[in-house]
Amino acid sequence: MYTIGQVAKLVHLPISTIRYYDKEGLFPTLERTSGIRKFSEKELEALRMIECLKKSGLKIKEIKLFMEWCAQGSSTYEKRLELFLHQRKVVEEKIEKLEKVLDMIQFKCWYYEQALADGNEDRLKTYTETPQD
Amino acid sequence: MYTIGQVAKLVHLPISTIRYYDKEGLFPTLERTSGIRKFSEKELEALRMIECLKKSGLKIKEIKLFMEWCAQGSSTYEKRLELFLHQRKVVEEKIEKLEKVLDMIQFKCWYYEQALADGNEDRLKTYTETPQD
DNA sequence: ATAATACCTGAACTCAACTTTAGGTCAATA
DNA sequence: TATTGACCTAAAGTTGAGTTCAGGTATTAT
Repeated sequence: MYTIGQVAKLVHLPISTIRYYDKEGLFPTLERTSGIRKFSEKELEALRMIECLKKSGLKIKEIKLFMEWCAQGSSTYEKRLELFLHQRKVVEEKIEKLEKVLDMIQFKCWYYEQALADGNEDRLKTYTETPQD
Repeated sequence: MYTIGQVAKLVHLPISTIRYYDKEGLFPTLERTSGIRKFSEKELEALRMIECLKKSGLKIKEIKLFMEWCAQGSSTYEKRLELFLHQRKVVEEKIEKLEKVLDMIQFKCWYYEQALADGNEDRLKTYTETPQD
């Protein structure tokens, strides 16, 4: 069992953020003793999932739903599976988009290396100009 | 030359967003005739770069700086190159992180497929439990 | 002539995800 | 005994990126 301060150090998050997550309902089974939160392995695991799901693009409210499904037991396995199947697609698409962004950035790196060497963009502009006539 | 409405359709953005970008200084050389914005190829190109730079993680204010450098000419090639070299790293790291997220999600897909087949997580829990004793 | 469009502005509003503030409890230490 | 430190709350504030609103102009269609 951990206090909020210990958890904050373990997961490298500000205490205020963990309290905020709790207020938003991200730890539906969190226990307290005389007002003080008592975090278990379960909540640490939840915090790891929260980071992952956030990066995958889910909003806090959507993560809350997932955490509630987890608390509801085996009746929600299907929903949870569907969520992950969906997020898999989302993340795959995110990566694809970022790879296109990276291509564009690579090109710009090359472009400005040339521009810097040439002292101008005259030669380069022929690559990017809109086709005429 | 295009009006704001034409540009909105071309780049699939709401007019309000394009006005907002203009207010934030993202088109430093945009021209107007009697108050009405006149967009050229230059601004269309800028809008494409904005999308790319946004996805790479830059804030509007940072993009504004870049657009100003572009307007300043050859004296800023080095700054621009440094920006892209930096963003290249940022995007590469973003992709790496998303790949880890994807791994986690793949595992969860497998996990819930098993849980669904088993009807419980009893067998699975042995994979995720914290080492004891 | 009037009404529908497409443009314009400044200011207020929204949303998500936090963070900060102000005030309070409780246990241990100087 | 008093103050320090770790916890608590509710409520207000912040940031970023827009969106919406209320009101105005100018041109075109009925």
